[in-house]
Amino acid sequence: MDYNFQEIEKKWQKYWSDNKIYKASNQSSKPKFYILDMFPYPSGAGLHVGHPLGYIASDIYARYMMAGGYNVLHPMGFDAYGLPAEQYAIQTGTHPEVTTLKNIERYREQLDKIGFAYDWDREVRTCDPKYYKWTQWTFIKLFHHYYDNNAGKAQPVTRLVEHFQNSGSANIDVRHDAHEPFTAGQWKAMDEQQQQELLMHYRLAFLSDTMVNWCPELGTVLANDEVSEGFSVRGGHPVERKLMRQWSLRITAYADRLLDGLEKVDWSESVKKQQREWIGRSQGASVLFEVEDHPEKIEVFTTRPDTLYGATFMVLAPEHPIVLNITTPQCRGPVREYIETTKKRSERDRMTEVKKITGAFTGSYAINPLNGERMKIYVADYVLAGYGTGAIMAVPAHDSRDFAFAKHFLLPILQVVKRPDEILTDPLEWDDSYDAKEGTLINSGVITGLEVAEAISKIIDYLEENNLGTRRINYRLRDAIFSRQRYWGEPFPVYYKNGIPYTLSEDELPLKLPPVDKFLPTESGEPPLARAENWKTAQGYPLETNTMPGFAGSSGYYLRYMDPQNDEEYFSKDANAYWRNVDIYFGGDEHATGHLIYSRFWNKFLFDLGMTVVEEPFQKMINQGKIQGRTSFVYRITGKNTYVSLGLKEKFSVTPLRVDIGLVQTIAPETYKLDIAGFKKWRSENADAEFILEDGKYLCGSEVEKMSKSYFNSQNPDDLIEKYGADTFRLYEMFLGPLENDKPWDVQGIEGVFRFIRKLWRLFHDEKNQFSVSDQKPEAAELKSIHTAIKHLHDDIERFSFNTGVSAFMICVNELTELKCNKRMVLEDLVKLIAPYAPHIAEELWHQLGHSTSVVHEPFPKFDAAMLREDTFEYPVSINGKLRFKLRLPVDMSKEQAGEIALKDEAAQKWVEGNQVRKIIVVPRKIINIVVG
RNA sequence: GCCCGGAUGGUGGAAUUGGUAGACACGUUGGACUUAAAAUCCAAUGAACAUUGCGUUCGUGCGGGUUCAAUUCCCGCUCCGGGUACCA
Repeated sequence: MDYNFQEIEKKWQKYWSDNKIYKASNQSSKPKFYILDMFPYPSGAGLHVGHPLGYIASDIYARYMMAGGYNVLHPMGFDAYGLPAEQYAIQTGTHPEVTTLKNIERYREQLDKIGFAYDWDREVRTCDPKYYKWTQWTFIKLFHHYYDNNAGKAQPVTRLVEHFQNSGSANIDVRHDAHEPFTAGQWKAMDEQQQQELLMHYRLAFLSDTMVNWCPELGTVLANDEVSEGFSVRGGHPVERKLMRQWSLRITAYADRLLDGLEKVDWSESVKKQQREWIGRSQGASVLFEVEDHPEKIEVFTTRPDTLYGATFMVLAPEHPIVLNITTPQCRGPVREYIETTKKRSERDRMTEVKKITGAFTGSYAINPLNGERMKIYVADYVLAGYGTGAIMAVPAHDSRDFAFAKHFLLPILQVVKRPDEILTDPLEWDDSYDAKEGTLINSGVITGLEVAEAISKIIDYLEENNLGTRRINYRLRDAIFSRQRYWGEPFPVYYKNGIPYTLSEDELPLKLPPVDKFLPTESGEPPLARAENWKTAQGYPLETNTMPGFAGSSGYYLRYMDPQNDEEYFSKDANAYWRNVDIYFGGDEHATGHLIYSRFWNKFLFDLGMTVVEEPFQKMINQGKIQGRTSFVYRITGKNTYVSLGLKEKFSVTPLRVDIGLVQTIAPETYKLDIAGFKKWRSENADAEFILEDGKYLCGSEVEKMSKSYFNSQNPDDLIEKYGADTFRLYEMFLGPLENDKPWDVQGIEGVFRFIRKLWRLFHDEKNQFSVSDQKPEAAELKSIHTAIKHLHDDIERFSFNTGVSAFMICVNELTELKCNKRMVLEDLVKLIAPYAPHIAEELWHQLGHSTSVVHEPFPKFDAAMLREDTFEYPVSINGKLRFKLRLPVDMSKEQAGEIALKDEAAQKWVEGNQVRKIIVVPRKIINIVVG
């Protein structure tokens, strides 16, 4: 074999590793550049071809920046806590650590084979006590801080205690859960437990009874972003709502800063938008309504206080605490029944039955504070307990849901906003409500005649002046539930004394995950850690048995890379001052509402502590697309062990079954043939299967789905690297198409890239595979070719267009081959150019060229525009915008002259004849267009 | 429902600022080399019409528009993918 990639790649991988070529130093005179990949969860299936897509892109960029003279930090690690290893442990008894370490080892091997420029000395693993010590440490800090709205940052709880001692709960603007106000005297009179309970309403990491997403199948609570449409994102198990005492992080305190920070980062609009919507800030007013014959008042949140005069009834969420208090005896039966049925309805049912209008009248009336009108109070589950106050004022004329509800229950509808040219009609006759925020107020007392925007601000002033309500901002974002009833996660550095949680002291960290006999909850339903022997402090106080969620460890890993071996600190001030934040983060946009929000919160908190110097952790982000798998299907005739080929399946009643794509061969585009012998061997029950063929073949159906081991459609890179080498594999992944696009994986085409790389090799070698370059001065054509490539590659990398980069190489190598170019001056530039994409072959050729140092540190070739200068340009000449012929003209020719020559051309005359020439447009170096008619 | 992407040959895709649509590959077909195969190389390859050649017409999801010129800008639609979902 001429180009022996196996030998070459092994050789240079060893060289890089032995010589620590990719080591990043925390001291350097060079400018820093921090480039980060989202670290993987090492699953049992190993790396599949989707993982390296972003890694290869970031690796190319990292190498390009190294060549550009930057001190590049390009680390990798493992997000090692996760459900799959624990589920496996439950099934087999294998400790999740054993599984995880094995998987990490396999991932590492696979990553190494691709030739990444990682500084492995900085590797972090979230399950390593040296690492999770700092996850626990941050939790302790969160516990001992509260959020001061005035200072706009987190402050130590000790400050808060001081304030309580001096002034009680008054005169302080801090983020907290609702509680009864108290005076300094009352505070001092409280016992330890009462004080601690109050402080819990302020801490940034706090314990509370909250409605959580409980997943019985996984035996744990999940965060909102871990649930999708009523099912767990991992595993797809049903999730229910449950009231539980859980740790949460008060991320809502940072809602505004999380929103504002988005203005400062260079991320895709779609991810920013997803985060904005997830945070869901809305401005409006909170309004207090009296209840007839009851002492209670009901607070509602509305973004449309201008429509207050049009509020004709009120709706409470079934979970609203006041519901049963105000329900009259006559209505108690139906209301109770309604609450019961809504409780039984699963999240799933609620979602699918959105259009169904249900509710029950409580028998009580609220009083509209502006006009004194009586408003029926209903209970209905279209009002959510978790948003706003769990109660709404219903304005059926201007809210479509209220409108539908009013129609259904025959409630009054009163119009209060009029469109500009609207002729007023009876709202009871309307088909839809008028929801838009445009128009003039009518029937609205003090705000009648005003435009909506004006009316909103005026009515809030009015409400505030009369103590009827206040201006208010509301968020959709919930505090992040931080407890998991699982084994495989970070233990909380928390113990309980008389039921009150206290944190361990910092010198007791890390609190290591204890051994347990089984990875299951206890018989009494406590989390697995309750099984651990001696799970208590030295003083005998019981330790917390919950563990932290998956996002705990990943929220600050990028900081630890800056100073990964530090045993004294999370990371040193110096290290952080040097690396600051991540300059470019490569990863999937599916983390928009999870990891990417949590990390930003985590970083902002550490910023408040003065530990990080930049508030936003990830300056720029590139979201690579997902690589989807092509799943193959076979069709089994129902009830028989007979499989029918794709084209004939309509004639039978069949069940489609996924089949391993390793058993399927692409014989033509979109045509897939089953390897019947292999299929019979694949699973024992297939051994005596029968087949109904078409044209002597069994054809499979196919569908594009996410790549997953359970769909039998995942492709791992190992086989391809074995067959073609890592450089070809890297180039091919990039050649597939634009990085950000989702795309189905297809190996058709890798041959072309492999051919290219061998062609590159042959530029440097003769027919006998002898290295052969000439020191002669290159020809103009050769220089033009290489400089075209230099310019292209530079521009392509700058705009993260790696697929066009690969074709630029192909064009250049094709041209140089054509020119039979083996000039050192040209080829050296070519090697440096391709080194980020195909580092192994580049390093080999570089050394063959006689160099003894790595090509990695060679500067990227400089583009010289003079090399591309041409004296003439072949103008496309069009007549009336249609290309008719081409004409080579000197580039410095005047427009007039060029136009004239083009017009006189024989080919032009054919079209011009008998017509009048109206106009000649000449765009230098672009086009000539002759307009006739 | 709402929001965001996208739609270009048989396939993946290119066209960076409105200026030669289909670069670069794959696949297919034909040919060279070879005992043969692999590998390699050469040629053709958007469609239709015309083929004796020069060619001609159409063509970037659909329908309009702006312009000397539109894959690119504007208006209206269709389909596909993704996100989100009673958020008051």
